[in-house]
Amino acid sequence: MLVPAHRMGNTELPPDDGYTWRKYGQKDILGSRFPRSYYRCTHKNYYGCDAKKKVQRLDDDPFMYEVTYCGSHSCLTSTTPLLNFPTATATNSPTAATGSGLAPADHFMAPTEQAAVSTSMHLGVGWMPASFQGVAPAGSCAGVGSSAGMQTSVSTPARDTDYPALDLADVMFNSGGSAGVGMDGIFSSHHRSDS
DNA sequence: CGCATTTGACCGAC
DNA sequence: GTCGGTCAAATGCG
Repeated sequence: MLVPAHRMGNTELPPDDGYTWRKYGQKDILGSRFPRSYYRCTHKNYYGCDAKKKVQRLDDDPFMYEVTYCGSHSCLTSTTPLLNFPTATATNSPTAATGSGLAPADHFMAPTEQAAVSTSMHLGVGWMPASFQGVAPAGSCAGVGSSAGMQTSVSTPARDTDYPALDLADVMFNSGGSAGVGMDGIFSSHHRSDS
């Protein structure tokens, strides 16, 4: 999935998804001008949490980060509400990340997340991962697909200010004005599956 | 003092 | 042989 960077202050930092990630590696990727960062759950619940994520800044849009989530999570820092849209697993490219035919981890972590979703919506936030689904590279997880497939977890950076989905549009403007291209293909179908 | 981040090296897969 | 991914040790910061 793709996530816009904060255009305010630090566009260098990838947004927080409500979890704490510990960077365990960084690599320069062929085809990208920016290095890719590998994060893993900070608490990892005694190695129980296989949640991992790769953050790669798009060479086309330095204001956009490509975040690939892998595995499940068990460590919610509860700093920021969580938005889970398992639809990605069964909506767009189910075979891409899952490949073998893993069960879509939808009810896998329902209760806690649902509450979080309510909170997120209550806060008036929430991005539409549906727009990002199409751009998720998938098939990048090493050997994690055994417990959980790929999940597109979207959180809201509702911490600095109160910019909901508007932030996205705002970033679009920024990126569009700066780069002028890149998200073109990303947001080719820039229509909220909700509205 | 503890934890997180950083950088390099190592390993595996293609 | 190359690329991607992960681990491990060291350093810096909190």
